[in-house]
Amino acid sequence: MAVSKKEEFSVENIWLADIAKSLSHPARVEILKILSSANVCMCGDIVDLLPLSQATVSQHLKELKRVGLIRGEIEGPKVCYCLSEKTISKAKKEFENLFKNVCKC
Amino acid sequence: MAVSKKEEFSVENIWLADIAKSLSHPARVEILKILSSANVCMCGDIVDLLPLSQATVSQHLKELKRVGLIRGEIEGPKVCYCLSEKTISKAKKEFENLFKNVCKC
DNA sequence: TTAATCAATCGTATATTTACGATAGACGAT
DNA sequence: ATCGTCTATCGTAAATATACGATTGATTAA
Repeated sequence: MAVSKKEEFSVENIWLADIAKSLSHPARVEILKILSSANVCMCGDIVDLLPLSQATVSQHLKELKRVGLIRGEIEGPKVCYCLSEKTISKAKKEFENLFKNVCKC
Repeated sequence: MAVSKKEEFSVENIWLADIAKSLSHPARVEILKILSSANVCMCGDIVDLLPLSQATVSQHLKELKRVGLIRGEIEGPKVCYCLSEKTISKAKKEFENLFKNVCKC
């Protein structure tokens, strides 16, 4: 049991659920907010701003990269992370659509 | 190990991550879409529309209720589920805010 | 070359999620 | 009262997620 049935849903719903999953930990929400507002993008700086170990932060960054919400570019010995505009705007649109209507019952 | 550190983040980020978690399964995204678009709200009808057992659907409905995205009202022997306008609109606002800016690097 | 720094990955322990059969409880109809 | 219907919950197995120390690999500086 516990064989996943996620693949039996539509690609749109699978995609949106996957984006939601990548946002389902406060550390990852925080990382997105850091990248969108602060002048911070270096991996090490992000680690310093979170109450988590380097290994754990790296794992969270990997999850955000997996779904394409962020990209990482190597800059010498460091890595600079950026929000990926394309995925962000698609996510924005899809969430807007999800929350568009409220039912009439 | 694996002691959760979620509580060390801000209440706003914890809240948004929790909403995202409740949307992190395609069945739950689908349930929201069913409730917002179709003339369907009875629990049994939702079960019929999903490729999951009654027990599993009930569990997914419980998760959506937990975060307040839906409410369930008993109607005789059945239960009618509705989107909860208040939570939906707060979620909408918070996601909009999260996706507002794209960084400048 | 050697040393230092930075970030990804490995290994691993624990916690949580997902899925469903079985059961229980609530209600309406007979 | 009994039966059938509907939904929540229990119990449980398997899969995933979370967290971190230790290690690896890559790059810069000396």
